[in-house]
Amino acid sequence: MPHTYEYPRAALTVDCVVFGFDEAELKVLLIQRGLAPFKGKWALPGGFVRVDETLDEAARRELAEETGLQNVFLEQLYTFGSVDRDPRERVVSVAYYSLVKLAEHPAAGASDASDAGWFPVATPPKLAFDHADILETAVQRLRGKVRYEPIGFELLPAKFTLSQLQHLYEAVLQGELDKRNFRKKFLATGLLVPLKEQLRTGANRPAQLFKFDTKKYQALKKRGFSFDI
Amino acid sequence: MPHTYEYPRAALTVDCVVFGFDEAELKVLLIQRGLAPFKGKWALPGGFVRVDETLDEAARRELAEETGLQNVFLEQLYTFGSVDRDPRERVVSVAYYSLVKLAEHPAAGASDASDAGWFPVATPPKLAFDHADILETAVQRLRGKVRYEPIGFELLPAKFTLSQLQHLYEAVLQGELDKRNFRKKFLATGLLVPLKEQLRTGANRPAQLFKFDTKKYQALKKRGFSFDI
DNA sequence: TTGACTTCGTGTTCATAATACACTTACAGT
DNA sequence: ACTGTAAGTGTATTATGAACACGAAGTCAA
Repeated sequence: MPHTYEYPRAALTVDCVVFGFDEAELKVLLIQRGLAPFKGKWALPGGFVRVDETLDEAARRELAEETGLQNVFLEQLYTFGSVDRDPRERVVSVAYYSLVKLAEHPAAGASDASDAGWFPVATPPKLAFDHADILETAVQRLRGKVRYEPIGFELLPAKFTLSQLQHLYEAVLQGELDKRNFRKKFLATGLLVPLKEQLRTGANRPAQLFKFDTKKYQALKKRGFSFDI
Repeated sequence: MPHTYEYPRAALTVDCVVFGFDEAELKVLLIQRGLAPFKGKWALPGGFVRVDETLDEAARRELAEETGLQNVFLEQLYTFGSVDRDPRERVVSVAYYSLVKLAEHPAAGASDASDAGWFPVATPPKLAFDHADILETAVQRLRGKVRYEPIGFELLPAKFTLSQLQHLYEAVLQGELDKRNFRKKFLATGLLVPLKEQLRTGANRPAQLFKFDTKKYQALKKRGFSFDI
């Protein structure tokens, strides 16, 4: 059933940059395109926005369809509207970025996409369309955001050690951090709850496990809370 | 000449939040709608994106057509995609915000819009569509941005006094700032160039005029420059 | 069981930046 | 020359960020 308009219209899509962290480096979830254009190339998960769904809904739907991910942190990033970013026709894409706990989502492929996989953000494969630009924009946004909002917890398991948290920050911010200062500052926020468990990882002293105090953070945020790592 | 597609498509628009500063408070430029829906209501300048122009180009074009503004600071804000934000049909709008020197643009109305005017950001009139949401989002963005990038200079005349600059920051951040500390910090950045002129404003001591050192700022920004007022 | 190895965990000092705070100066008008 | 108004200026205190080294707890192998 065709649809007709007085003026030509751009197609509208959403694309999602899904970040994960694997204890050592920051990764991004890509899918291999099953259809032309760029068939066989790696790309960000995404697809067309339906007229009866919001942009957020479209992003969540595509994420679920193409990667199986649900109930994840998802936030609008930027809208990309170069005239020639899609070789077929004019396509404007609203990009989102998402943070997921990598351990819980090893790399499930799904229907639309022939395959999916995690790639290092630092050395991604060649990407379809302008997805390299989108990825770069998302990385910059993540770097900015992680400094004043504790979104890093979305990337870690529910129980984590201070070393894991520090390694995450070092991966995102690309630099070494002083262990004592890092722990001091983070513990001072009062957002880390020490658990009665420890994590044994081999021939060394076991590490204290913590969880993130989400409720306390929500309360602090409402009062206008500043955070700076 | 009609255009037909296999699936229904949303219309795509841009809307611009244009900020100005009049020595006392922050203002926003609105136009009175000449056409339904919301005919006669105040709204943000904006309009439909053409298929052969980028989003930035569309924003600049609409700004020029509806307000006469050209060569202004303009940056993408957020994309609004609620299903019912336009009563006619599905319309997705990419919002931009702009900073202009109010003195140079007293309030020129133009073709599409029956009238244009500056309104206090704190007490705007009832706005068409979801433009109140867009305005609110833009104000929050401006507040965030002004703290770590010296974008305030886009709102001031080329020559300004430190008091004017401080009043601008006070208006944006909604709070009083200490005069000595403010001057100390800002002068310490080295981004203010004292001129050989003074500004006489009445029965009091004249104020030193400054200009902003754009080139020095660009250079500092490239090197990764942090700024915090 | 002892020694080697690895990661965890902890305090203090110093330098820098943020804050609080009050009076004099220059001008216009009467 | 007196008054009113906004501009301009310095110091002392406090809080924050940065630098820095070693003992503790565990595993493994000789």
